[in-house]
Amino acid sequence: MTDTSAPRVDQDRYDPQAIEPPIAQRWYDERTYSLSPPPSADRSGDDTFYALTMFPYPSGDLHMGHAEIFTIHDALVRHLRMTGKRVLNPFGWDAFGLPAENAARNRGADPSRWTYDNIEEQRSTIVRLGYSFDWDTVLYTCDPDYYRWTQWLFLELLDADLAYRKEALVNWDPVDQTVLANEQVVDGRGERSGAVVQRIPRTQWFFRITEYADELLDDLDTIDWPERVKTLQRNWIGRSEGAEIAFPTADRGKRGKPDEVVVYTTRPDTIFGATYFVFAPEHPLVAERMGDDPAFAAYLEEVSRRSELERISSMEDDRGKRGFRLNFDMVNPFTGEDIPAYAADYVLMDYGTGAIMAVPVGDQRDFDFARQEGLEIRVIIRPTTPDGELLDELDPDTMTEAYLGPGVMVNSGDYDGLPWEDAKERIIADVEAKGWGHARVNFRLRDWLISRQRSWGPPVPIIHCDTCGEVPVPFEDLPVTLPEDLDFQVQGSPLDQHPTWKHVLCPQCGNEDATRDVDTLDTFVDSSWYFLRYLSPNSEEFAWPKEAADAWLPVDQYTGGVEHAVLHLLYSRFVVKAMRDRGYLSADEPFQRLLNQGQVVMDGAAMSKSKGNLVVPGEVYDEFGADTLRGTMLFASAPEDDIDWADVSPTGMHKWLSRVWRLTLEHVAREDAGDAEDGRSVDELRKATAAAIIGVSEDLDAKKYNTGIAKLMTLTNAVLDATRDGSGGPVVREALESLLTLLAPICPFITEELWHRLGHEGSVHDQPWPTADASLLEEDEVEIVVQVNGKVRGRVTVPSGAEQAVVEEAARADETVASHLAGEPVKTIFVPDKLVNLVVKG
RNA sequence: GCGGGUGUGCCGGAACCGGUAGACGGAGGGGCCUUAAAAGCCCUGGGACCUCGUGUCCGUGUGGGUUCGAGUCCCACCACCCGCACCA
Repeated sequence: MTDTSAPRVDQDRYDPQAIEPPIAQRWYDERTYSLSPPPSADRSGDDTFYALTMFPYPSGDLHMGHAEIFTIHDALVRHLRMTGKRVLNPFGWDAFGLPAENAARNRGADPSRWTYDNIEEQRSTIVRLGYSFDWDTVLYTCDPDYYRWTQWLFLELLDADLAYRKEALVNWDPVDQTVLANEQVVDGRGERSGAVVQRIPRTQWFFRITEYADELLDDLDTIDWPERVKTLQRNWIGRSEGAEIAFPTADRGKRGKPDEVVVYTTRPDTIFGATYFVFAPEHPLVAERMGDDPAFAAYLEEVSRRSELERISSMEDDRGKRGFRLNFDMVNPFTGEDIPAYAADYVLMDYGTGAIMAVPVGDQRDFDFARQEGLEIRVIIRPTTPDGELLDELDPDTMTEAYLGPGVMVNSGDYDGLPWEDAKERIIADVEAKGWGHARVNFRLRDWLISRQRSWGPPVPIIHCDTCGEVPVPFEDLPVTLPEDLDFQVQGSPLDQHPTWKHVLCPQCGNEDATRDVDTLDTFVDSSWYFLRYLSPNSEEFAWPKEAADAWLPVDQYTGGVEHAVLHLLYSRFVVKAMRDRGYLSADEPFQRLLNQGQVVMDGAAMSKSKGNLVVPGEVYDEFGADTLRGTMLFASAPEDDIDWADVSPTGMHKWLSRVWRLTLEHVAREDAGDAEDGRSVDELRKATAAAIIGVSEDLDAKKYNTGIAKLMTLTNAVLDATRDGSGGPVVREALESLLTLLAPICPFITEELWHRLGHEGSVHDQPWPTADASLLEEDEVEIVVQVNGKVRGRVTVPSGAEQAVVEEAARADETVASHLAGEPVKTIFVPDKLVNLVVKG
């Protein structure tokens, strides 16, 4: 390790601007924190640790949120290294995406140039802040060497029948001019642009993530993630259990016999209460039956207009259900009765089967609609308590809402008297026996739409040929690269409008009229597998080596923002499972443990340039240094809690670091002067050092950096007390060295510098994590709390390990205690070395 | 409506298995040093009361409960934050 002598303006003063940059630059230039041997060759097992942060999107310089993620992450990584782990700590950029394209369109920038310029800016900030990433494994998703393998991933999924193309009603974002996945639509708006999305039919590529719906749900129980995120994913996957049941039409259809319409229901037990039937307005049978009935056409028109308006006005109230009485009836297979058929906008074409049996008594929406249309509300359940005790019967005339609670069946033929759960089971069994349908699990999760009408992304590696259809680009021809001369000023997709790019020969038949797929893959495809590429970022033979994937996956600790709870995190889980089933790796999950760091806000509100409350990392390290920035963030709160920058004090952190600086230099000066004697308070300091080592170790293991720092401050105060008492010998040195090694993961620069000032050659970051003898903490005497009837009335000091009788006697000798002891205690609680509680009658 | 989470001094936050509530820091107040300032250092720091003490009472969102003892466990509620929501 080379010397870190920095230019020193003032020898005595803590000047982070002088000491930090040279050290930072050296760590970067010398690749100090690169893993050697590289991860692809390392299968050592036990002492390895894969630490990952969500890689940033390079849309400008880093913001405080990035600084927080990386600071938490870096403290973890540096600490783990000092405890002897071999840590894979890679970095990269999620470098494809719309902002680059927008810069190109609005300012004529070259998206690649724009992206790499931003990356350089971010890289220099990251280096400046002392984050110990492995710069040998760095990757960029917009690099053809990377997206070649993104395209390979697509072809693998295609081969596995997990990628397919279909026409569907998709979300069109009119501002970003592209389709979006369901996950990217929030409250009917594009999550990026905020524009109200339109539902349009379009032929697009999808990943069959629903194939893994069950596993994605069940395996949430096996990973150590915040409950919040797991809940979000559970909600998103939205599993429900029920049955599909076929209802015949009451008349004959086109084919000369009754048509059958399948409904999905989670409450088959309520089928005797199904008094009408509802189709989604767009249901094909409705179109077939209604033909071009002008009234119905008008209704359809109104519905389509209305649903858009509803999305805009956040659909809270005014949810009157627009219905249309169709020109036919359905038959309830269980009662044999004809029931009227409606179209209504509260039934959605793309959930379940697009048609429902309506049970007003047991479903609020059906109830509302029945009241509105004057339809029969038939009571088929008698409410009970959860324990099965009978409650009052329901009265259809006076009910004001549907009954959703437990009960026993009534008016339900053979099923009368059964508790509803039993009835559900029996009815499903009977439905299956009669061939009317079957049990069925349904998911809210839809397949992942991956086509984007954008041009700064990996092209979909498909060639469309009139004779051969959709032809995958042969592996040897990957990557399908983007042309460098795209014109971003054109209307529509620049890739599509490029004069030559899309025209190719069909790889199968040589047809000259074949064209490339002009869409690109969703950026979330790029990021769904980058943690695998880190294992061999430069390999041209494979996306990742299986042996390395088996050695390093799942990622031991993943740190990043909660905003990716259902997007990136769900997609990555899907990709890992799919690749596992293709034999490319063995892990079931990508990320074993997830930490969602809190947000950095200002006065309770998100920071933004427009609000004028923006603080950027650069300002903070320019004024106080990177160590202060890092320390401030970690000391402010637990990693998962938000930090309000208005509430924290970089000044306080800087003051403390200055004190550490001064104490260390003063000690060095004392040693140099040959004046290094320990004084009478060294025992206290020795204890304080041991306590800090033990306490900080525990705190860092538990990622409680805030309390760890508090303990280091306490140790600093103990050093100060000792030196004021005249100490300046080996015990003080030991205390300072312990302080620096314990602080090293949090504030890497000042500790490195002071470590050298104390005369050490190597890096403090290569020091083993300190340990202490816990017996040092044992006291000869302990203070015991004395309670009377549970209230603290005094404290006594006794030899540690004192017997109850001794403690009790000492306690009763205390005046205040005695004054509260009216008579003999009826009971005494004794906790050795801690507390005695005398209970008297009262 | 459903699900998840959070409520502790002026502020950020501590508090192992139920055992001294408020560690550590910030802001504030007082002092030392200094011609002055900065820096540094020291003291103080939940509220109320009085007999001014090694004093009493109150105090961890609210109300109950369990316990010798509850911020911590149980029940009910309130407030706020986040997510989902016409999902059959």
